[in-house]
Amino acid sequence: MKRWTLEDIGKLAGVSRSTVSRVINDQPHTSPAVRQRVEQVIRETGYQPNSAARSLASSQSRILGLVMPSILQSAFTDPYYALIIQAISHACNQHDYTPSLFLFQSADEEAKMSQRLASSGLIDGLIVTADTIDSQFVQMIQPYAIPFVQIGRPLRESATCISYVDVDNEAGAYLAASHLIQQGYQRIGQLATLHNTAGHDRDAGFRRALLDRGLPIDEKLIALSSFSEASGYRAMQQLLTQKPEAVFAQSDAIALGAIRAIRDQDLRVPEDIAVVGFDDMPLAASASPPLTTVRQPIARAGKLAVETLLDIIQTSPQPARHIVLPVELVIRASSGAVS
Amino acid sequence: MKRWTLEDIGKLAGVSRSTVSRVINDQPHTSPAVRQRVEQVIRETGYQPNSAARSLASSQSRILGLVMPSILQSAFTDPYYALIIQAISHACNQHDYTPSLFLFQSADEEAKMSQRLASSGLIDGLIVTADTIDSQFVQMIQPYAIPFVQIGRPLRESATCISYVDVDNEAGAYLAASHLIQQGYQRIGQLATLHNTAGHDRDAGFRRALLDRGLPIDEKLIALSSFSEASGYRAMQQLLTQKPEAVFAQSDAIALGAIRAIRDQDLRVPEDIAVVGFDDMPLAASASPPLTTVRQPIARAGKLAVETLLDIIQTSPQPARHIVLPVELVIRASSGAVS
DNA sequence: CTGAAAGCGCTAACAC
DNA sequence: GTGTTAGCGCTTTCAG
Repeated sequence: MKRWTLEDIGKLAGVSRSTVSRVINDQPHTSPAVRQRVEQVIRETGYQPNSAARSLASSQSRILGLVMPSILQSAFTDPYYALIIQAISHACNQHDYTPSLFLFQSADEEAKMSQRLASSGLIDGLIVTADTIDSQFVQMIQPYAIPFVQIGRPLRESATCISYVDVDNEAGAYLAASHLIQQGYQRIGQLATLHNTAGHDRDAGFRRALLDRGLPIDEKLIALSSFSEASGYRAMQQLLTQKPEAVFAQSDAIALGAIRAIRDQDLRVPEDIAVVGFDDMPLAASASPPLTTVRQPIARAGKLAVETLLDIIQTSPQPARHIVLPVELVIRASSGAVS
Repeated sequence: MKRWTLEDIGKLAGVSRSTVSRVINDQPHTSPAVRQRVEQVIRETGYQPNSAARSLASSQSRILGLVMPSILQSAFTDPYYALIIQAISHACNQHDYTPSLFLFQSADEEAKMSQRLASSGLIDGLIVTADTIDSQFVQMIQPYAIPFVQIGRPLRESATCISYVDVDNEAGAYLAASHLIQQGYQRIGQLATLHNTAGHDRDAGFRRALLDRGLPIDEKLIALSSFSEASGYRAMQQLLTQKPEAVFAQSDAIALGAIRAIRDQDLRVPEDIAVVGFDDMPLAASASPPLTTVRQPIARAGKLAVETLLDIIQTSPQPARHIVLPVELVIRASSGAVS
């Protein structure tokens, strides 16, 4: 398979290199006849434009970077990441962009790469996940002019000037807690993660729900966890000593861990303790018992992140785009509302 | 932040563009004094070579493609993918390569992209996961000269001429089944997936273990599943009608589903039914009960895939490299061997 | 509507 | 050991 060039194709079609370029880039100013002839030759030869040459000449790589700063091994195995990656990949495919992956295992790696990422021209824009609250990554790339969007709300300090796509974590947690309150539960615990802004927002929603219904907030009923099943299990074990009647877990993985902890104590869900999760992962519907949870539109968030980024790249970075997607409560058996 | 070029840096350091290039590419033939001066300027300016120009001139992009053909949403959320992606990303980072992601949701997308991937020069090499047995992807890219390695054994027809990194699935399954037999179990079931060669090899190992110990192979004790928890649950429900004493599940996700199915029938693991999994995912150790499983070195496989690919790129594609990594049985409570 | 020509920023062969 | 020079394959004015 020969590596064809524009020049080759032009020669075969009896036109100049520029004309072929115009055809490929769907520019106007080419007669239909010529266009057809060129397209024919392209099809026959299987010609593919060289992307390095294209990038160099146009200073556009059509590559998007997907950055996950200082990621923890445990967190990354959460299906959330698989789903967001899949959605981003799919959106990139549709728009003829290539997604590249930048997972950093340490702050060092993060620092070393951020400069490269931002100024080698390899990448047209970045999608950054707000994995942990203390990542410096966004601050490091801001001085560079590279377009980026964050998935998840940035810290308040910078939230106004950063474009982001988020889901309404606060409202979701409010919904979840309110649902439990409506079932008549009074001692409602929370398995909380304060590692990122999503955790903070869910915590805020949880508290607001209790306050709105006049329930006291008992800090002893809030146990800290990471975003993993194992950590949910441990946190629930701890919470069990406080005898909660119901629990809001800040993620489905945590909820699954909690259910396991509850059952390992020979208690039943929801009869002895009701559980609500957050995410509506594929696992949630088929769990035992099926999990009541807050569905967040992960696929939509990924797609919108890509499209927002492309919009920023193609138009202008100003003003910062802020998108907050609605969530919805999915009621299943684990919260005691379904027999 | 100005976009510096080699020429700029040369001017600032009082040398020519070529000298700067030599310094950057760590070539010999530069005096230490000059080298230092140049490095100094590079540091001060924060100069980053333009990657498009580099690729064009050197015809090397330093980008590796990570291809997952026709992936199923359900399969991709298996932590296996997160771990292999993480390992590949890490190895790429270490070798100064960038990993790009190509997930295909359909055979169409696969076909459309394969040509681009193979002949646009975007990518120096490909790592292909053997997700399903019927993917045509490898056959489509073989005519092109692009270097690639597969993770997981290819089909027999093509196994000799394709480079791959695999784990010893057959031996692992043999180990797992033998372990159950040694515990004295006779009616040993299997939750099998025949979607890829890993499934086939595990099935073969399972059967060989039974045959070696003179146990009959009862096809009714083999239930088909996909690589997901939910599907393991369903397959186990079915298998329960056959009253097995022990079960070998072809993955940890399947095993977890199986355990859930067993417990939902008010049976206990391992007292009523022993379970062994495959993978040793992070979840396995902290499951209830902790899961006996076959540990496969996913991180090593990912790292080796990258390094093998780089070796092929830098030296020659011939001969095809075949790497099969050993696995190990990790005995925990679920198989009844630990009290 | 089409072609000629000038780069994009770098590498690498070749001279000095 | 260092500089000069000729491309890499494309996009993009600018003429015609």
